[in-house]
Amino acid sequence: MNEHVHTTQDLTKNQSLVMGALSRSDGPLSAYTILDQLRDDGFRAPLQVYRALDKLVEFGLVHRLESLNAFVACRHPGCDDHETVAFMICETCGQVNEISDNTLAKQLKRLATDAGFALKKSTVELRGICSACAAA
Amino acid sequence: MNEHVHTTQDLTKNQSLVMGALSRSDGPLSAYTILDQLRDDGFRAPLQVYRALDKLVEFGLVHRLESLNAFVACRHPGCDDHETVAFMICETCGQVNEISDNTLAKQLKRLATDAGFALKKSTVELRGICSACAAA
DNA sequence: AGTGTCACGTTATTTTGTTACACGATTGCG
DNA sequence: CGCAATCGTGTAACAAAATAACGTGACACT
Ligand SMILES: [Zn+2]
Ligand SMILES: [Zn+2]
Ligand SMILES: [Zn+2]
Ligand SMILES: [Zn+2]
Repeated sequence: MNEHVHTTQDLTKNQSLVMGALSRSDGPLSAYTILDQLRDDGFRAPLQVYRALDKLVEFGLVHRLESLNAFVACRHPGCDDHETVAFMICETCGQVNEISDNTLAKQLKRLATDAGFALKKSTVELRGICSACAAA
Repeated sequence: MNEHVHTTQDLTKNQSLVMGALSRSDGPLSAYTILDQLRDDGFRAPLQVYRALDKLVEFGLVHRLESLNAFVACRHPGCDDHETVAFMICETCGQVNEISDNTLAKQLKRLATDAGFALKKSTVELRGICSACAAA
């Protein structure tokens, strides 16, 4: 009856197109890069991208990387704690690694609770050099 | 001999002005808000603000809030680990609380190390409702 | 004088994100 | 059926955030 889990089936045309662009990419994409990629599909204005992105983020299919002003497809869609996820961003190759560490999530929750802070969403973005780039 | 700790004494005129604006404010300020506040002091272009901000961040006197595109004066300048600090941002009143939790810092370092990731800087920004706003 | 460095100033441009308004499809009623 | 409410969409204009490009003056060191 109630269907809260959004799969690629539920998505509207524009949402599917944006989701497709993000899925195809091996790294994060800016809204305007997505727009450029979807010109041939009829996209003409930034708002079309941003509206789709808003929904996709809401559905838990996409994450926004605040420190990059960019977006990535979620690595493990369908899981619950999509508001408490961490990212490792390589400053050399641009690769993004999404990690879902339960200990970290709990720690952040505790930190917030201790301060009487009602936590809604946590942004954790680690910048550095990935193992592959360090080896090279 | 070696003096790496930057106080308000070392700052150039522009840096002092920007630092002053941030210190006066009780919340985060965007670069353009700072620019507007400093028009009477001779500021005319965004770049003047951004250059000062870059230095102030470098000196550890100011933090950038990635999820807000804004800047805050550091709460405890002079301390070491300015690359590993967390912020609680109230979505109601806009107040920002800077917290320096050692356990969290260690945890993030460990998380990175485990992935062979050379951590340079960590961004932790918690969004929610502060205790004051929750009470009201 | 010659060189390098650093802060500064100005203009223009790029990148990122939003506001405002209108249209069409769908759903849920009365 | 008729009608309102909702939602996704399309377009244009705009605002906000950040950078590029170029040049000036001050200072230190040689
Ligand atoms: Zn995810
Ligand atoms: Zn890498
Ligand atoms: Zn600080
Ligand atoms: Zn508050």
